[in-house]
Amino acid sequence: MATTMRADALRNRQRILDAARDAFTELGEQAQMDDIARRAGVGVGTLYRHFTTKDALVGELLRLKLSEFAEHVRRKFEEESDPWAAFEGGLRDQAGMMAGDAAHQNMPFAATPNAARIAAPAIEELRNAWGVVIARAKEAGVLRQDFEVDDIRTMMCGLGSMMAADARGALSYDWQRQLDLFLDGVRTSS
Amino acid sequence: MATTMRADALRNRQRILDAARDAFTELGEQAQMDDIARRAGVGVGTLYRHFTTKDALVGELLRLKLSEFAEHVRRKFEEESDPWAAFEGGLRDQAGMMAGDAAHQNMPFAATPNAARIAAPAIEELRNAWGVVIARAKEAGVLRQDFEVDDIRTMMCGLGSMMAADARGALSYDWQRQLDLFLDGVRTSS
Amino acid sequence: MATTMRADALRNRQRILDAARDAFTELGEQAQMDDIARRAGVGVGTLYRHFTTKDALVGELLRLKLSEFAEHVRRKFEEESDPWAAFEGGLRDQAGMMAGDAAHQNMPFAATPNAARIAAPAIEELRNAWGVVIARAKEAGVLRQDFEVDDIRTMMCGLGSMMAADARGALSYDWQRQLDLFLDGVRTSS
Amino acid sequence: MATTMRADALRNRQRILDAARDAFTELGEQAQMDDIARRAGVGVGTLYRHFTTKDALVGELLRLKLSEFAEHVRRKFEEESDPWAAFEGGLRDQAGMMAGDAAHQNMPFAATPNAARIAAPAIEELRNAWGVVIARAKEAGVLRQDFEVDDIRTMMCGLGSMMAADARGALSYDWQRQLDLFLDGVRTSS
DNA sequence: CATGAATGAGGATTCATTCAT
DNA sequence: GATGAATGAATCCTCATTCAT
Repeated sequence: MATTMRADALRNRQRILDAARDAFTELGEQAQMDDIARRAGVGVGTLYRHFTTKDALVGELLRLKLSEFAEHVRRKFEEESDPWAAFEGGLRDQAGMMAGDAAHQNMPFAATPNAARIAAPAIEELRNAWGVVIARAKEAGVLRQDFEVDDIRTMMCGLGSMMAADARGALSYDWQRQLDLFLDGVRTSS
Repeated sequence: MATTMRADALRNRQRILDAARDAFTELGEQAQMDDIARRAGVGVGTLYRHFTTKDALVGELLRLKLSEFAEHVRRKFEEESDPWAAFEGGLRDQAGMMAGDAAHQNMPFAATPNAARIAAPAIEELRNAWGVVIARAKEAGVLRQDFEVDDIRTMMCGLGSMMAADARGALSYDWQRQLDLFLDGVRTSS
Repeated sequence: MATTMRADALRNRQRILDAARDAFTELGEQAQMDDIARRAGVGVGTLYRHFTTKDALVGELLRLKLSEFAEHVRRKFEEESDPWAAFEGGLRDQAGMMAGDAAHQNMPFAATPNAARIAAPAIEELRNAWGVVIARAKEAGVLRQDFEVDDIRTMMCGLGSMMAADARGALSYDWQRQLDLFLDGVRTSS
Repeated sequence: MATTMRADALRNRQRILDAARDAFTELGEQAQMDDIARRAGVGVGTLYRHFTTKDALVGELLRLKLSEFAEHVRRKFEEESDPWAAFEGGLRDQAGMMAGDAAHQNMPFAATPNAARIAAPAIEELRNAWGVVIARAKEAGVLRQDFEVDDIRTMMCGLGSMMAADARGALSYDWQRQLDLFLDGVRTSS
């Protein structure tokens, strides 16, 4: 019964998140709260009931996406027994997912301190997931011994901006090739 | 008389550009036109006489910076006879210069089409300068044969976003290390 | 069955009134309907079932408080045989009660016409109660012959505003002293 | 020349202050910035150029009015040699001025801490002006020896609320009579 | 009847740009 | 030409009230 109510609210929440993703993709970080509400088919008030702040909305969007990333990385680790394949595949998959989500590409910029705080747990979750993959790859001797989890985070920051800039159309940036070079730079010939 | 005026105007123009660089560096992209005018010691009206739009000002700033980059690369090519040293050094120098210029860091994705148009000639100039350095490095066999000028442009886009994100303070990004990895990825053991 | 419901409804009504009093006391006039509902442990809908408007709620609060005041005055008249003591004591008691009730302090000028209408009967009740006290004091020759019931109402308006302003904290207002001066101004040396 | 510009800006500033006074008088503290700007015949931006905040505008309004009050009190002191007449007359004049300025009547309520800070110097100025009048009246033995400057401020707070409430029309309050009673309470039969 | 999610008209404030002096 | 005052569309957020469940 309470579940029914919840269902409605949940549907709206989902709609808002979807709309926000779309809006940020199309309009960049200047997407307005009113826009998002309109796209979601709800009033601004509803939007603010679910997310107290624009910050909070952005933060939640990040949190969800990063958590999704972590889940993928963990699965990759389990399903792919080859250490390097898991590492490379995970990275390529994650980049591929980012490529389809402009909202997330701008994360490091759109994210205010507050949004960052909200997304923080998911960032940790993702770091942990990668930590396992990286450890195995190092042990197998296929990854630089000095490689660190944050190298991935940093690379992703760069890839995201390339994707975003590319999408803007003014100039074209080949992020896929950049990723190839990165992989070449960190792989160790066993 | 006209000469006197022009001299005056030129001095103002220079002041404005300097002020704008400072303002963008300190305040990021939210530096306001009023801020810039105040720092330059002129009225906003004067600022708008020189640059019809904020866009135009940003574009000009980029153009100048990129041209400066090109000049550095050309000099490096001449002064540094070691092919790899010229390549690596040029890249590190350029990144270092970017690190101190917030306006430029955001260029590839913050810049509007209009600003990009203004900066376009300098982009070409820079590409050409790098073309020479790259060609020599390839000939010397110290750089991957498939390396292209645009690989630099793309990497710079990424580095810039790392610097900008790092400056925001929410999360820290180690762009220097990222550059190291990149260099390892493209160098060829002669 | 209907009785059970009514009992329930009555209990809710009471809870709401109590909660509203608390909320207005703590938060001043900016207490929100949601605040009140939460404190009362009911949904906003329920709140609106009992009081069609925020106005109406405020009005009812005033009505109750004024009625309470009237009751006190009547009791004072009966219990305190000294004419001046009843007058002075009644006034001081009433002021003391107001001091603890922010909602009531703002009544005379914050209250909308609608709230005033609702509270009107209690205002009359209070006027009547004071009428008796005043008449006896005049007869005893301890109160100015030209004193009128409305002088109390007016003074209370002033005292309320002093209390409210004092609570705001920007400046401090000593309403107790003001009341002393008032009493000195209306007392007659028998 | 610069004076000419100034003249224009000053005229706007004055218009804004006048409009604000009117707006606050008609609509109470909820008068909106847009309203005020429209009444003044300027854009909101202009309004904000002159007063950084609604607070600041209210504060300035208070400061001006209080300063005007102080000037009157000082003049009264000089022109009226009779100690009691200067005291009583000053009080009645000041109340009369308040009666014509609803914006000021609500001062203690509309004034946020910030506005209070802005008006603070004028409050002091007014206190000083009254201090002189009061001292002379006490010396002359026509005013209670324990009378204090703040007694006036407090009384004025009350009077203002009476005027405001009266103007609202819901109930009528006779502030003039209240002032009479106050004067009777503080006068000493020499 | 109760609930609390949804609504949306405001309301204060910002800032690129224009224009009178 | 220079100045900086004026402009006002745009933007985030609030809160009394309504309505689906």
